[in-house]
Amino acid sequence: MRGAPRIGRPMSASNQDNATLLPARVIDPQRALPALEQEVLERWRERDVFGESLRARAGAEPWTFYEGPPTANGPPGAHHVLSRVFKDIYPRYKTMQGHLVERKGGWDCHGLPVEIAVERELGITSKAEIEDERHGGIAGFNQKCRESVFTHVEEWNRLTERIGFWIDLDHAYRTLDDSYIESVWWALSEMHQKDLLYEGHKVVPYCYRCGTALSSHEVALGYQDVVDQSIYVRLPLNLAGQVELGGVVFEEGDSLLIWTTTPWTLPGNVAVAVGPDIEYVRARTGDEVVILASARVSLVLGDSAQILERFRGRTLLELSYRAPIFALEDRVPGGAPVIAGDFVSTEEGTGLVHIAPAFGADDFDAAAAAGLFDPELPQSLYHPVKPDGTFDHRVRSPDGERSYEGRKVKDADLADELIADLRGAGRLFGVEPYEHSYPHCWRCGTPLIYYAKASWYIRTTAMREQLLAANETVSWHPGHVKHGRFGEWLKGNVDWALSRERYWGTPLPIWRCGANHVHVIGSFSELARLSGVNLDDHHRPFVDDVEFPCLDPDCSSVMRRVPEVIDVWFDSGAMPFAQHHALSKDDDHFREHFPADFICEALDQTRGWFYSLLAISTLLFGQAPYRNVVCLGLILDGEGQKMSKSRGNTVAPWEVIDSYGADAFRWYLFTAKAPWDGYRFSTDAIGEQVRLFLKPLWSTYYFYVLYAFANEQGLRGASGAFAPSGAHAQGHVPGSDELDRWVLSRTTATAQTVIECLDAYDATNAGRAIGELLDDISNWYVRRSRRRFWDGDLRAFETLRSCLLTVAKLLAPFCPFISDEIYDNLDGTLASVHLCDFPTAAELAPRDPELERDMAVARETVRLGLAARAKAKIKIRQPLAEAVVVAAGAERGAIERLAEIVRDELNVKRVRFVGAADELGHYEIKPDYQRLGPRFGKDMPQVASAIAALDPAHVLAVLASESSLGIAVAGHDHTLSADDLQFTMQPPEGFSVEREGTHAVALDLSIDDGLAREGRSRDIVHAVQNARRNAGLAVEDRIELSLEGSPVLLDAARAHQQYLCNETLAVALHIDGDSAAATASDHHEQAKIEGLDLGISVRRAPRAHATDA
RNA sequence: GGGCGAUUAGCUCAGUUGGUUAGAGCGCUUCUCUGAUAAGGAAGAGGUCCCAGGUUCGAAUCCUGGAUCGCCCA
Repeated sequence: MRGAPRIGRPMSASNQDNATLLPARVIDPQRALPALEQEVLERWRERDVFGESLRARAGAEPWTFYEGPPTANGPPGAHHVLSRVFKDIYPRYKTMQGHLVERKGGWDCHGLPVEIAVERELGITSKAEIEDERHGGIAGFNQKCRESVFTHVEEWNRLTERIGFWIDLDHAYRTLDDSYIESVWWALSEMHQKDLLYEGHKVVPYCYRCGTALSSHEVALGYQDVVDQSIYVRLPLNLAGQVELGGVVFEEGDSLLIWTTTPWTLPGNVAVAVGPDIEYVRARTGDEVVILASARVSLVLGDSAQILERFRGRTLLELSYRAPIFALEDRVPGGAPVIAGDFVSTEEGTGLVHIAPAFGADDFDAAAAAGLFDPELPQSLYHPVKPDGTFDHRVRSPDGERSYEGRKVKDADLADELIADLRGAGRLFGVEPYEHSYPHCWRCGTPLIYYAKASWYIRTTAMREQLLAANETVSWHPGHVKHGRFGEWLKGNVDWALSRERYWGTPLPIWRCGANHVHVIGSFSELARLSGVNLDDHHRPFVDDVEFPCLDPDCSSVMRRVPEVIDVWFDSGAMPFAQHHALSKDDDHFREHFPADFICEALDQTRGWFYSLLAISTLLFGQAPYRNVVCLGLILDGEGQKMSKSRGNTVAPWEVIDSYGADAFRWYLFTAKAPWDGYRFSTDAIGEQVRLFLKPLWSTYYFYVLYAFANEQGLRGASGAFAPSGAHAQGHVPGSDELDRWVLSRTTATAQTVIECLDAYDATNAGRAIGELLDDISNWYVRRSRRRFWDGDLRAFETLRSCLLTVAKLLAPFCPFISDEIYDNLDGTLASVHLCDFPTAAELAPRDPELERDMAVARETVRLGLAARAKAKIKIRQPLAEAVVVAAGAERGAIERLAEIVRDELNVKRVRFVGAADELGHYEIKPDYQRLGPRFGKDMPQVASAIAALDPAHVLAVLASESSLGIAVAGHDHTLSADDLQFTMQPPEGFSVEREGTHAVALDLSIDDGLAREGRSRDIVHAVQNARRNAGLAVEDRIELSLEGSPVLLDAARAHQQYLCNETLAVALHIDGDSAAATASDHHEQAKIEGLDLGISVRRAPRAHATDA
């Protein structure tokens, strides 16, 4: 592993000076974050921060990211923001950790969605119209596609920049570029050389009017309820006399009974399928014998049928029936077989399924499995329907007299005619209407047919084991994808149907001659050499015209390109090498960036990009193309509904960004939940993140900046230090040393957690850890330390600045804008936080786990104390004499160590400890199930009751002296230690006590005159502070203060005059009577304290007073 | 029809190798604190941990079946 170089200028000596404690600029506490982000963006552009972040890591160990290319023919939505911010966070993190993370953008340009958009734009709906030269033909159409595919690229680029997704869009790969196409051709020729390409058939949903196959998604768009005629057809057994099979006698004249809703498929019939384990019967009905599943007898034949024999379906597998059903010019009458089909059910029909492999996927697979044709030999499949949906010349009526050539298979008339023919031939057993949901073309409404089409395949099944092995090397997030969805998919792998009979795509580089010799072109130069033609654009239609003589020396035919283009998934799956225009696996660029360390897409890509990448790389290079994959879930609306335009529940990303900003959007996506289970998303949810995280972060940062400038001279280290409340109290605030070490330790701990989580691709918990740290800094460290900032305690400034800067760096990959603002203002040594090294635990302040634990206990104690106050309804401003804390062992040590913090936070004069329970309540003892459960197992209930029977006081006494305790359970003696038991405080009646777990806090509620006066003085300070704020004074302004009103309050003010002046920055205090100043005041207001009146007048004092206050 | 995932407070989500009192935030009510914070703190209310079986001394957690939702495939 090569070492990561440090970036940019080394830290200057002055950086360690107090001078740099001063931020570069004052900030607005109410700053609008979206506007701030615009400024940061401007700064990134000016300083070329993204470019700099790459240059600074030149020569460092690369960490490779692959961009799964989106299509820019539609506007970006919220789900694109999701994937783009997750694509951003890990590269940023790895860059800061010292890696070179080049991020090449990409655009997926080809495909049917683009064609459909253009068709819509042109107002056309069929292939004939696309090819019509009067409209510009394929060349014109593809030109339109080329333009359409970048319709929204401007908005994509704008959004990409605005959300802080750092990716190189200037050098993005585009799947439509000739260089890209050439690499794809290379890949296909490599596969051909490995004998992994072949032409076969695939049964697809097909619209013969449009001449196109439909994807499953398109099929789902067009279901309609229709009534078709379903028919029962008898197929006489092909035998003379009788035959006995497995003890069952079949006789000449017996018929298999089949059922179908698509009479037009009968000319394609080649077999009948049965379920081998399903029970069938020979049954007499009327004067004939038919064979069908026993479960269907009463429904199909009625109750009068007489069952002659029962047997399993496998018995039938040795029979054949008379075929073909319709006369077929190229077929001589004979027998067709009964075969096995695991899809056969007895839910409907007869339990015997007519098999037409050209017209059904199940039929196709079952017939191929039975060896009735060779799926790799197209001509072996019996397929009497032409691409325009008409029968070919072979199909005739059963008597052979009339031809059905040219008849559309889904015409209603045709069905009637076919049925009439079957009746005439004595084969029709019955007809009944059948209502069902049937797919129609979503574009033109024509009923779809399932139709075998010739298609080129990649023989991925030949590499199944390698694919599975490659998957083993991948780390999936979430982990269940690996052996779940993706692993299952790989196990059930079928050959990849590669070709599409479309226009806007990478042309299939397969040339074939009339004698069926095949050549796959691997480069443009090869094509030029063979054909003498140099193309500028290798798309259709130009490439379609390129011909060359067959390469087979014994063949004199001309080779022409097969007409298809390739599946766009192959395009994107080829990106590891095609993005670099690699034409060899030795290409340097490719080798340096293969495999990817990280890719990230939505979960629906398991069958899409995740698969196409893996398949292509495994077939070509024998290894997985990625090491870590993050799968993202879907974005749902607030009601849990999928977002879609038709529902009208989409949230436009700009709406969110304009009102809350990109950092807020990002933070929400990173921390709201594990990203792979989907989001219930609303703009309100993002606003909440601003209030809960970004706003407090900004406030904490503002606090620092505010006080830094309020102590400007002190922080500059200049003489004549500004000391508002008297002497510098630096380091004199009790407990401050521990508080500093605590917050630094927490910061280091958080850095460790963040690193651990990000290394595991768990941004969620990494982000949440930062959120908790911020809460600790803001609501404990700063709250406890306000006085020190006011006093200009440099160590407090150093501590807080250090924490904020570490937070900024930890946060940089998450919220790149606000983190850069904080860094730039508080440090700014480098041009951006994104050029910094990511914090490491080693370079941060050392952890003090014991202190972290102790502080947690102290805070818990404070929480209990505050609850006790609340219960007694005594406000915090009222000092109390004593807090009595019950705690033992480590907890007591913790609270004693931090007693000053506890005392101050609870506003009591003393903290007293008691170890025994008798003063505050009593203990209950319970077993520690987690420890004792495994030890005692079945006896656990007896142990529990034995422990419950013990006297807690006695147990405590014994444990205090002997450290272990004996009990008898089921006649055996056992020894328990203190750790095996849990002691729970039970509070007594009549005390103001709060308890939790093993400790409790009680407050002495008696308030004497002194405490009461002190409480009032704090109320007065509070009232004066409000007056200051109402008067619009700055925090550091000195005032002249006049008080008048209730003697009780004025008495308290006199008693705590110095305190009052210090707290309110009063350089002069006038109490009642001598209030000449009141008339000259800037501001006057009336306050009420304990129901008593207090008049407050404040006046800004001349600055000169400040220094000699 | 198959595969995978989800289901915990009104809402959004945590919940470690099973451990007996299932948590947080938001929202609501009441109180409180505040020389940064539209912030913070405390209390109250709010739960058949989707349902039913099973394993276990003990199940939100493990197993089986089912329901609902979602994705992928057929």
